[in-house]
Order: sequence, then structure tokens, then C-alpha cells
Amino acid sequence: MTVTIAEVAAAADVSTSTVSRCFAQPDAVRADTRERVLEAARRLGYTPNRIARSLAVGRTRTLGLIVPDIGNLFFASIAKAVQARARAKDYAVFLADTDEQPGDEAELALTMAKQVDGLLLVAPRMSEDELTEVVAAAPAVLLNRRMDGVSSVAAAGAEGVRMAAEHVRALGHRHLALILGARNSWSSMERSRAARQACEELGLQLTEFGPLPPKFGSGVGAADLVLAAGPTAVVAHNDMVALGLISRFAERGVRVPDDMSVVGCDDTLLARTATPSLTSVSIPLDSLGRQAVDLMVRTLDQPGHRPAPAETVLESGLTVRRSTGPLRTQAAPPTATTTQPHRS
Amino acid sequence: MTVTIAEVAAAADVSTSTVSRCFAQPDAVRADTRERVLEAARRLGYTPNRIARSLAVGRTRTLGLIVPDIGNLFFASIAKAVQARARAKDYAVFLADTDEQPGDEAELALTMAKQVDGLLLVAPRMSEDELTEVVAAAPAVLLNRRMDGVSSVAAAGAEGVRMAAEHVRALGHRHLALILGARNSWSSMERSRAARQACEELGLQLTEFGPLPPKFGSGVGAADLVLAAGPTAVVAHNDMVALGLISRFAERGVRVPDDMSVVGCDDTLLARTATPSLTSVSIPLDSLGRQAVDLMVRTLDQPGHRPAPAETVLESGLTVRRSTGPLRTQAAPPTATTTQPHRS
DNA sequence: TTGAAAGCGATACCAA
DNA sequence: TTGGTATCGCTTTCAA
Repeated sequence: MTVTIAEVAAAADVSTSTVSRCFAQPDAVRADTRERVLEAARRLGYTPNRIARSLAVGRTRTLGLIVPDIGNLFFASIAKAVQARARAKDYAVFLADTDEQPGDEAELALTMAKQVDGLLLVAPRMSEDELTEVVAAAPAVLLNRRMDGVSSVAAAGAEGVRMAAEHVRALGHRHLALILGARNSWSSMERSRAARQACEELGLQLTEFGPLPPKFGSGVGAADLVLAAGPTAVVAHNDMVALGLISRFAERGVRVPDDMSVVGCDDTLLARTATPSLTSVSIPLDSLGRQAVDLMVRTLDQPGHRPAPAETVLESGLTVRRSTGPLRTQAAPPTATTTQPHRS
Repeated sequence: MTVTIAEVAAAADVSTSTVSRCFAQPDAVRADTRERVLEAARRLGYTPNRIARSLAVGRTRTLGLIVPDIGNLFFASIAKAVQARARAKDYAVFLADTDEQPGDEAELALTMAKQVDGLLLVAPRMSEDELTEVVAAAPAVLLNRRMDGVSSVAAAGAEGVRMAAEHVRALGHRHLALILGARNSWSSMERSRAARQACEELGLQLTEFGPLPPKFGSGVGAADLVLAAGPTAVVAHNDMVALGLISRFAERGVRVPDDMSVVGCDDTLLARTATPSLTSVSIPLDSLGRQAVDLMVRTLDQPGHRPAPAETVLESGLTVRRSTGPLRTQAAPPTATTTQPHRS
């Protein structure tokens, strides 16, 4: 049924070692021998058994990707990029979805660690202790999160928030709301910090809401609070939350963008397919995924595979993709005079 | 570094066979011996090496999942369910995204076939010839598609279309547009067939558009054609296309749902997060994924693993999830009198 | 109930 | 440049 290296060896009248070499280091075999072997292999339809190879070499050429929710476009986009890049480098990808249960995350990662060469972790809410444990179990790269001593690839979230703040400032707004993401979310905390600084510098009043789970419903719920507090612009933790806000605003008769500016984060399909489309901070997720794989593979393919110095890649290609489609008027036209208010 | 079965055996003063048995068939070992072995295993932190086990037993406890685009919520939802169910059954999942390139699909599947126990294929556009070849390479289950002699789990798309047609009929519409999906898409063809029959029976005039790639842009493009042709209701191939339609309708000043009814398919997050939310034919994707895994595992865990009779599961729990949120008036209120027009 | 030993399919070291 | 063979870690007869 399945043709092994031994059969090829027999057919080509060489030893199994030689056949193996023909695939691993072709140069170490004389040309005509190699020819003969490859021909036999082709004729017999031989393909190396990756499992057997893995057992022998101790590496699986498999990467483990752990995400909180593959049904979330943010993570799905990353997964897509990771998968594509990994395949290009001849690595297979194990996918694990933790279903947003931070408790199981570490355990799952630990289990997976034994089956793969490296772990790609998108785990915004895993504790640093757990993370430390996981990282000890296998080479790992953190996505969209940073931690000392661990390789990571993250978007410059601070930059994104600042851009969003500048955007709403340019539209003439003075009071900005920020909807935070999940409690303990690394990127959410990062954004909160960045928002405070940006608003201070831009002379914007800032009101924060949350932390809240990054879901549509959270936006729906937060909308009324925002309305009560008085901001005229909102930056939401992600696009789903932003759409939740918009939905509730519509119910309350608050028109977007006429009465209220809403800015999402991540610029997923959700933002692009809304009518009118949602202004959103665009994060190059595919680039994030690609770079994570590259970093991982670089570590793995290093000959002296031990040192593995932690390396951090900060992706900075963030942009604000502005709403398109049938807009109505903007709330407050930008003033031509430059003012520099300052608030405690 | 890594603790093996031999070390456990030594520590518990038994043979490796016994240790192995303790995990594989605990009943075949005397209680106190088992106790001693498990204790030693725990103390040493032993966990069986899955690779080695795979090599020995010839099975990997890994499933391969092939999807056209994991960045598409439809497939992501399936992937999520598959992943969860597989893990529950102690199977790992290899994910492969073909990036909507039907050409590479078969090759990828063939490659994957050698590393997994079974293949879960979401490949609406793969040719039947290729499919036949793939299916010969490994046990396979088709998702959302049916083919003779191959196990599959599919949604009753016909049922969904009929429900959509009944829905718009109930709203008083007389002329329905159907936006077809990708050329060669199995489910698209299925829906077209179902739409014709349903419209005939319901006395609705039907105009079909497409085939078109199932993307937002296709909806945008089709909107003008629909407007020109006169239907007052549209059933789109999926939610993305539906949102594209709505986007363009808005630009053209056509109000949804006042002037035009739009029904999506799949009821993804996209439909739910739109404002107002999009009426969509809801397909229980998680159930599809779950059943596919169950079917696969049932086949795999069959002792006399050869026969594997093709089995088809037709998921019929489709529903129409109606738009919620700030609606405006409906176009044509349903008439109280029952009419039964008939058109050739 | 337990153990010895032969694989599973490839790799890689050491000789030739 | 090639071949023999031990090895990777576990499973699974077959005997004891």
C-alpha cells in the first residue's frame, strides 16, 4: 500500500541511506546514482513519511497556532496569513481555538507544545505566569502582545490610537470616548495608555468605558453610557464593538456620523462591509502573521538552535481607513483657527 | 530532557510493554502494578510521545481541514466547530487555507492526506474528478456539498432558499432576484434549482444574476443590474454579497428595506452586526462542523476500518433570521387576499 | 498478568 | 561516494 524507502532502495539497487540522502542532501550523492534513485522513487510513487522522519530527527515541521476565537475576523485574518506563510516554508499548522476561555489556554498550549516545533500564540489574556510556563515548553512567538524575554510580533497599538485621536480632532471633536476591551487584555491596556497621552497632547477630553468583552453586545450596552457622558466621538476596542455602538445609536435616534463619530479598530471586513463603511484603524494583520512565522522559522532553522534570543518585531504600518459610501454631513466642521486647550 | 516510556518502566520496575498497556488498555494490567506505573509516570512527568505512537500504530489522530478562505466567516465558523469537536474527541486539526485558488486545492489535499487520518473538505469548487482522486487518498468527509459515494454533511440549501422565497412573498413581493455564487459552486447551483422551483410554486417572478464571486464587490456590482431589471426583493448568495447590494442601493438612493428587500445567506456575524441587521437564511454551521467530525471519527474508529460506507447527513435546521433594529416601513404590506398568479 | 523482541519508516554516524 | 546499523519512542504479537 504505502511505499517505503526500503522498496525504493531495492528498486534502485542501493542502500536506504543513499535514498535518504538523495532527498536530504542531494549533493552528497553521485549524479547518476541520484538519477537512478529518483527515477525509482517516481516510478514507485514514493513520498517520504513525515511521521517517521519526525521521530528520527526530533522535529515535526509543524507549527501550533493558538487563537482565542477563529470566528473573530481579527484572529481569522492572522490565521490566514500564518497558514499561508507556514506552508510556503513547508510547515504545517495545527490550529487550536480556545473559545475565549483563558483558563484552558495554557493547558492547551502545553499539550500542543509537545507536538510541534514552535508555538504561535495569540493570547491577549493569558497571565504572564502561564505564558512563562508555556514559553519554557516550546519555542514561542507572541502575536499582538509583548513580554520581556519572549519573541513577539505586535502592532503599534499606541500609534493607532493616536491616529484615531488625531482623526476625530481634525473633525472638530473635543470630547472622545474610548471603549476598552476585555479585562486583562494586553492590547486594551496599551491603547488606554496611548489614548490618555494622545488626548492630553491634542487637548481632547477623554472618557473611558469598560473593560468590556470585545463583542457586538458590548457596544450596544456602552452606547447609552456614552450618550449620557457627552462625548461626540468614540473609538471602540474593535469593529464589532463599534458596530454595536452604531446599532444602539440608531435605535436612540442618534445619527452616525452626523451626531456622533465612531471609529473602529482592526479594519476587518465588518468595517468595510458596513453601510456606510466604518472608519477604522487598519492593522496589517497579514503582515503580523507573516512576520510571526518568519521569526519562528528563523529561530527554528538556526543551526545552533539553543540561544534563540528573544526578538520583538513592532509592526507600524497602521493607518486610518476612512468611511466611504453615502455619508451625511459631519458634526462639527474643523475650525480653521488652531486652539490648544489644556485640561487637567 | 524528554522522559520516555523506558524510564518510567525502569522507575516502576516493569517492562515497557506494561507501561504502554497502562495507557492503552488499563484493564489488562493488575491494579497495583498499574498504580505503581502511573505513579512513576506522574512523578517523572511522562507523557506519551504522539509521534512515536503514530509511527507504531499507523494513525496520527489528526484531521485535516481544508477551507477556501478562513478569513470568510462562513468557513471560519465551520472551522471553529470542527476544531472544538475534534479536540473533544482527542484529535488535532491541521488547517489548510487554499485562498480561493481551486487549482491548488486538490494538490494540497493530496499532500495533507498523507499526514492525517482523515480529511474534512470544504471545497465547493473542486471538480468531481479531483475530488474523486482526493477521496481515494484518505478517508474524507465533504462539507456543504454532496457527491455520490462520498460521505458528506450538507445544509439543506434548497430548504433555505424556499424559506427566503416564502419570506419575501409574505412581505408582498412579486418579483425576486437571486444572486448566484461562484461559477461551479455546488451550493450555488443547488440554490438556483431550488429558487426556480420555489418561485414557480409561489407565483413569484424570478430573475437570476451571476454567477459571481461571493464577495462584497459582487453585490455592489449586481445592485445596478437588479435595479434595472425590476425585482423588489433580492436573495443574495451570502451575507457579504447582500451587504454589497445594500451599500450600492444606498448610494443610488434606494432605501432598504423600504424600497427593496434584501435577504442574505449564512447569517454570519456580518448580517447580525449590520444596522439595521440583515435578514438572512441562518445555517447551523456549528452543527455542520460537529457532524462532520462525528462522521469522520465514527468511520475512523470503526474496528474493521475498511468498508466505510459513504454516509450523508443533511442538516435541515435552517431558519430565516429576520432583521432587527431600527426598521423603517415595509415596501408592500402583505395582501390579505390569497392570490395564486402563475407565470411561464 | 507480564516480558522479550520485532517492527513502524526514516535518519545519521561510522566504516569501508 | 556508499552501505551497515543503531536509533527515535511506542505498540503489539507471542511466550512465559
